[in-house]
Amino acid sequence: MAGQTEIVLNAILTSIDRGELSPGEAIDENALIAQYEVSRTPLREALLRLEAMGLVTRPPRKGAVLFKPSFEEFLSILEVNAQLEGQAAGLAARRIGAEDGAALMQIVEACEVHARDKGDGDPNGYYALNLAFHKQVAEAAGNPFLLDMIKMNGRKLIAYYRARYRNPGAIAESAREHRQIAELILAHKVDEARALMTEHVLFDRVTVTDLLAALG
Amino acid sequence: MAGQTEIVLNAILTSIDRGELSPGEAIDENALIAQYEVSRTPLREALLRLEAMGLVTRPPRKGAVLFKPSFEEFLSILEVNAQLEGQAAGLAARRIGAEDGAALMQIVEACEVHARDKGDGDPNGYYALNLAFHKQVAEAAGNPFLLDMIKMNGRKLIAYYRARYRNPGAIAESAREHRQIAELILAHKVDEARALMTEHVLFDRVTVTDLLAALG
DNA sequence: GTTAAGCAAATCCTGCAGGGATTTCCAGCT
DNA sequence: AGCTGGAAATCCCTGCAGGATTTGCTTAAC
Repeated sequence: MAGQTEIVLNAILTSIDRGELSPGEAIDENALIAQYEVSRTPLREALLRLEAMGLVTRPPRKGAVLFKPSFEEFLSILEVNAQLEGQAAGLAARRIGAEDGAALMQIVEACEVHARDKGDGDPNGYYALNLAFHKQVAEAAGNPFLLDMIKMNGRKLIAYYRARYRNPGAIAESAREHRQIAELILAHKVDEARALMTEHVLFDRVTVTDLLAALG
Repeated sequence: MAGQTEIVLNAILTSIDRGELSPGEAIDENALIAQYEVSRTPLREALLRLEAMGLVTRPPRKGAVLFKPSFEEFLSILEVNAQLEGQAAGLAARRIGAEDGAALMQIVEACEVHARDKGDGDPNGYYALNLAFHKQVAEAAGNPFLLDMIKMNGRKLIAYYRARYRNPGAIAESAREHRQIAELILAHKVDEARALMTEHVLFDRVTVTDLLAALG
């Protein structure tokens, strides 16, 4: 289990999740080799796996860079991701039980507290709560495969989702929508939960353009 | 482009697509090494990529075997896949143009001809048409990312979808539904196209049990 | 005498390292 | 502007080491 490949792989994945790597950023192979004291082979394998996941692109003779979507790619991924998140919310509305429901409401309240106490400050802190909310919904859907897909696709856009919360008012609106979605789920309103979640995750084209420009 | 890794990778992928490999079947590494005259590294990399795609599992010290879903995994993947196919049909109903529409109807008619002329015979021949139908719908959706996901997920269940057409009457019913879906798409009836496609792809639990048992 | 169990040894699998070769890109020169 | 030479990156190969599984032999018990 302590394979060299997985050490590097997990290191890169958590770097992505923490926002320490930005789209288009080059991955310094030699630095990673030195840092984790691994050879080129496991590093190469880790990068190949990341490429297979679509998180890394490897332009010929240019080294590995973090996946950075074009405008069309962004819209394509977003369209699918919104659908999957919506499906998760719909399934959660069918299947959620008492424990998952309680956990979900707890996260919703934490979101609200954060929005009330800190306003637009600490967007990264709020983003962690946001991730927890979506993860909890996906888990309540009771479909581990769906959970994986959402996690993988989410990683491709994570930097942009994160950047979104730097917009004034975005945190408060997100927290409001989280509560609405959670209440629909707990009320077992399948279609409404799905629709609202889809809308919640979707950006309009203008916002996409803004985000792409911001992370230039 | 003529990388050794990709040669092996594509060979395995087309073997899967052609139904020459069945779920749970072991992949003989040495045979592939001998067959394609490659070394262990490119083969290993090809298998790692297949594993990252979820098409291959590699139990410790057991070699590589083709992914074989448990009952729950099957249902999970199917649930997501049906959703994605439905989304593709819905998007196609929004976006389809003249050429894609003509191509789609041509495939639909080919399906009907096959069903009329050969009945329940030549299920593999019909399955190729079925693949073409779904591919055409996914392309008409105008979302290349969605197309990729459908293709990838479809591969995980391809052996089971293929086996389904060995049931008497399945081909005729499939051809009928293809026409209905195509007509809804051409009529731009988004929600109905999506709903019917989702239903078309879904199996009920009994069928799933049958298929899993059939492919032992 | 036969069978089963336990231990030891060997073989096979797998992951890692580092080197060699080929291809590509860039720069300098004609 | 085109060509040639060099440098660098990537891809592939093969050797090695660690570990697990299997096999075979021995011994003991029934």
